[in-house]
Amino acid sequence: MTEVHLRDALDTLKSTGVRITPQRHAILEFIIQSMSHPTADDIYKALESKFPSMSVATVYNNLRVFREAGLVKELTYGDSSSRFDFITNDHYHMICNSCGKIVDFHYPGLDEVEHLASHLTGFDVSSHRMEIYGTCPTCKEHATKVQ
Amino acid sequence: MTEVHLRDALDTLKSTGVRITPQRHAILEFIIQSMSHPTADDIYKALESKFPSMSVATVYNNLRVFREAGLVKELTYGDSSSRFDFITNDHYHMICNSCGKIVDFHYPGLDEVEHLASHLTGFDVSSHRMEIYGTCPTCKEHATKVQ
DNA sequence: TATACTTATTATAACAATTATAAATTAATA
DNA sequence: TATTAATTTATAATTGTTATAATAAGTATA
Repeated sequence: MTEVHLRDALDTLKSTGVRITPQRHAILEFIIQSMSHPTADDIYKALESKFPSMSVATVYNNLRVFREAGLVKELTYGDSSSRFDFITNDHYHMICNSCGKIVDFHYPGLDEVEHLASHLTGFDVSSHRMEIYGTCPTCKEHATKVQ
Repeated sequence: MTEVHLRDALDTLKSTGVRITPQRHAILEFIIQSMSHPTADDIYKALESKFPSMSVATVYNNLRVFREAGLVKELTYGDSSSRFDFITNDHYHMICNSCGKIVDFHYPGLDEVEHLASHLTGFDVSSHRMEIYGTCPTCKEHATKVQ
């Protein structure tokens, strides 16, 4: 699964004339296999041992490259730093109010909502995003135990 | 409409023991009547003439107070600074990719999606948010004219 | 292969939004 | 009025991100 995604992503990059450097390969690979919606700093720290001299700027630069190539989505929530998500198929995010964990929630896209919104506001709609907030099972259990 | 909201909001604050200072009153009033989802800086600049010595920190402090009192929602998008929205009834936001304008889109809450998400992930769901992206009528027209 | 040329990376400085701190002010209470 | 607590102000610090300039690496061409 991961390998297929990685190969596809690299193909996409190659076809748009973007050079595949070792750093880019590693960053992309990490995002795809991490499943944890990492921040730029997460990525930087994770690859520190492999690329001791890599700059934070390189991470940011390449996240932008990936975003512009349509490979990666930037998620901005209330907290300080953005998280990055490899784009596969339709899914939304569940966010735990207590520990901040982000979990994928697969659900068919809300096409009819897009249509209605377009109709009511006159926008040309291109996309939408949704986040669902709550308490994850782990935190729930913890809270019950403590009380 | 605005006056009712403001009065309700002040009541809520009073009942939670929060002092209603002139600055707080003005910030709240501005958010409610602005309809423009202002940033902290927008608010700061708008009230500059009325409170020449008010600090930016005061704006941020009170936005947090309002948020904690459940009066105001913080909206974070890709761009640099957060926008603040007075909480009334269920609505989502349409965002123009071209000019950044935010327009309300009233729609009944997606309760069934919340339920399904809860069922699939084991979360206790408390809320959700959704944004719909596209091009607003004005920018659409502009684009057609230019081309 | 040598040369120029483009692209990417690095190191570092700059920036901008937000938060923390401490002093001054205001309001509430005894 | 004196005391205490809450709020505002001014300013410094922090942090995520972007910009800049120099260096390095890769690509194409003579």
